[in-house]
Amino acid sequence: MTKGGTREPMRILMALSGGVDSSLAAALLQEEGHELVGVTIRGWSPPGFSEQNMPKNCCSQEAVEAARSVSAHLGIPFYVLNLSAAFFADVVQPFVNGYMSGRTPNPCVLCNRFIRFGHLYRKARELECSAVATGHYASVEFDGDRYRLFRSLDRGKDQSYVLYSAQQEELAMTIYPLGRMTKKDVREAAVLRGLPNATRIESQDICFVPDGDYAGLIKSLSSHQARYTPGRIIHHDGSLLGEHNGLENYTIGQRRGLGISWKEPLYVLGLDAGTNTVVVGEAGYLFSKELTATELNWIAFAELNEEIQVAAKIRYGANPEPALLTPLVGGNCHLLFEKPQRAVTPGQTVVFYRGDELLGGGIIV
RNA sequence: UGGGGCGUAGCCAAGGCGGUAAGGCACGGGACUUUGACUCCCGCAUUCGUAGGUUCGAGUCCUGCCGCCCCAA
Repeated sequence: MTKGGTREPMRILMALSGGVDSSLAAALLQEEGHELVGVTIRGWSPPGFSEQNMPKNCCSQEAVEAARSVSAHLGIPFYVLNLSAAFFADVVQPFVNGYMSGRTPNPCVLCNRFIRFGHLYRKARELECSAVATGHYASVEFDGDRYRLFRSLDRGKDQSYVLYSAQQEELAMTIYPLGRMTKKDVREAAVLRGLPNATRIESQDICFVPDGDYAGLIKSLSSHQARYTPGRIIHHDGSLLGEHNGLENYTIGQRRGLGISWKEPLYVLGLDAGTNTVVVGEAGYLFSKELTATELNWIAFAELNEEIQVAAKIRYGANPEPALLTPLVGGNCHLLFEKPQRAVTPGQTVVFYRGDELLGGGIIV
């Protein structure tokens, strides 16, 4: 994608979720004169739930129908890509394993990395599309050497965080039509065009957890030994405070669900899978200034080989905070923040920005 | 069974002079959110161990009983 968005007409695989964003993205690209192929990914539904009764608005039958109706509205071909097996193997399974190990994975990041960038892009090539477009709020620019990723203009909706795993080959064929629009713009533009789902509801929780009970799903999917494993809840000073019903119910920084009444609220400070222990403490103990990241991917450059100053984002909803990023031998890197950060959580994704550019990112150790 | 203290929601805990039950934690619900969280908002004792009494009115005063705790034995 070059600046300004003027592109030669081409054949584009348009990823449709059924929501307003991707629908409008499709409409905009069509207006630019491109040939679109609408595709909706069918993910994975837990036992007992089919696409028909998945209540969430992503991956549900209703979402597929919404995507289909948008395609019909635009007069473009529409396909459902069933990636159920891959989704289970690449997203659900690692998600479950992560929790059972005391980490807190971000399934949306995994989905983008393996399902979207992986399988969807492969499908695009099969369908002889020269580009893939989605409704993500982010933008890609080519500087003559590398494809670079930027935050969206609408800071509040920016989704560059979940895209950090993109490879150059993938970015080279990526189009994000909404990168310079605000959510408000999108809604208005969708209404203006009479898109069938212009007012469709926003957001959801984890798409493959139909009832919001992610811990219940983990229990049902994990091995026998791992199920229903109560353990101790201890205060950071070592005293025993209570019992938990399994590590999968907790994450760093979590307050609710501990069932311990104390002088002040207690938060989860740490999860020790080895001893099956939850460590809790007062809010002040949640802050730390450094972390190590692994599974790094760089977008702005091929390799990090010097210390650089960045703004690092610890979790999806966090603000990027100033930090010094240092490469470590072995390929990991170390982050030293200027100010202590609340609840640095192993398993979560950390992403590095310089201004509006996403340099790269990794997983917190 | 000599002396002293206490008993308010699941937990902790305010409630001098009697005037019609603070607050915190926990819990439940909602909002927010393409992750888990955090945060925010709302809710949460017709009732103060129990039985009587005084009073227009008692968690607050008086008496009995029950249950805890401490000191002295």
